[in-house]
Amino acid sequence: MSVRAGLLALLDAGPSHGYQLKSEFEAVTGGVWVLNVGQVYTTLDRLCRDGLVDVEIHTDESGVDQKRYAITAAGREELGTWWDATPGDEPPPRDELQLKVLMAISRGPGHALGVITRQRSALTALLQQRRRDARSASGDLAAAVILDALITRAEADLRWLDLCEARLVRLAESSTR
Amino acid sequence: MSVRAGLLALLDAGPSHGYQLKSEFEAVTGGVWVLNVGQVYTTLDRLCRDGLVDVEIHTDESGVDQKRYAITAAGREELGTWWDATPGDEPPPRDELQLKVLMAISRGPGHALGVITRQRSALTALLQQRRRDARSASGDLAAAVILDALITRAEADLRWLDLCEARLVRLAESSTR
DNA sequence: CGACACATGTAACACGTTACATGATTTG
DNA sequence: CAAATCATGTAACGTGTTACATGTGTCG
Repeated sequence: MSVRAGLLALLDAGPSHGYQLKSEFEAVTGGVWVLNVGQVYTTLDRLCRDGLVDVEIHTDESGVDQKRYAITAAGREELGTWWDATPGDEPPPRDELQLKVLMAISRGPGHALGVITRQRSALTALLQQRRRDARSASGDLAAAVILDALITRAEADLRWLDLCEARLVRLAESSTR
Repeated sequence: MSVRAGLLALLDAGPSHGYQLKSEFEAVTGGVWVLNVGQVYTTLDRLCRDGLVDVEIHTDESGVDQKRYAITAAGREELGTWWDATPGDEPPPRDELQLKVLMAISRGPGHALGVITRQRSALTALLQQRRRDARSASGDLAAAVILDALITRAEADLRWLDLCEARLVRLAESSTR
């Protein structure tokens, strides 16, 4: 629902056309979430189909046809429920790293420790890269904010990997003794 | 790809059938990620189609037909690349909370502060709930591990919301002065 | 002129998800 | 016996994603 909701949110600031929406989406997300233009059009079609958005052909001065998409009342209502929605109502989204570690644990502690070690070193590298990115992106608010998010998450995931390892080690010790 | 990879990982421990796989998936993920049985069968079909899994009709003692799915060599190879895959190769998955805050910021700091406040209070409640869940799930390793993950993430998200707020406040101050 | 950004779209496919239908077996 | 659990599956739909086709305008 992310693309859908994102486009709806952008359209709430005023009518726009497909290509523009793609650029705005990428600008707002600090260039981190790239969008294939095609997807903007397919998603806009679906929003029209659902009555959340209206299309209007807007012939500009030079006689070129451009489609302008505008949010409808129904669209504004759905957007409102999106703003207000909070996690906790639904099961947390499945996460690749979490799933991988859980599956590894079910395969046996040995396998799990290997996976944890590898993921940790990759995550550490990624974290450093993102800290560098953050330093060079301090001018752009959107980029700074999303990089904050990615960094905070990566730090949390690293802490979690440590916790998992500790749990596994403790388990191994208690079963050996 | 989560369900697909998860089933493949479970099948790597030995052949099994659909219903069993559903139960195992839920057990391994501490009951946090519920799976509709139907999806197991559709996903297994697709794994067969792609040659990663073989089906074999296994007639048990009482004459009841059961299908047993087994991972193939190709399946083991794909699973291997899954274990080794790390983030950083791909753009981070789009996250609902992150997107919401970014979109809110693009709508204006006022709107963003409201969204942040509301999400923070919901997240705080969710975090407390999960800490309670964690205390009562200490016996089940899988549940304990996934709850660790959800708790660590929630804490990180809360910190991030604070960071966002601080950035917005700083921005407002510097523009007023 | 050629490359590049702007601009619109379609067809095809992937995965996730649910609702529904069907039947056997087990258990209170 | 009735309800729950075990067990298998299909049809339909939703979103995300890409590859491709097409055309205009602009700038070096």
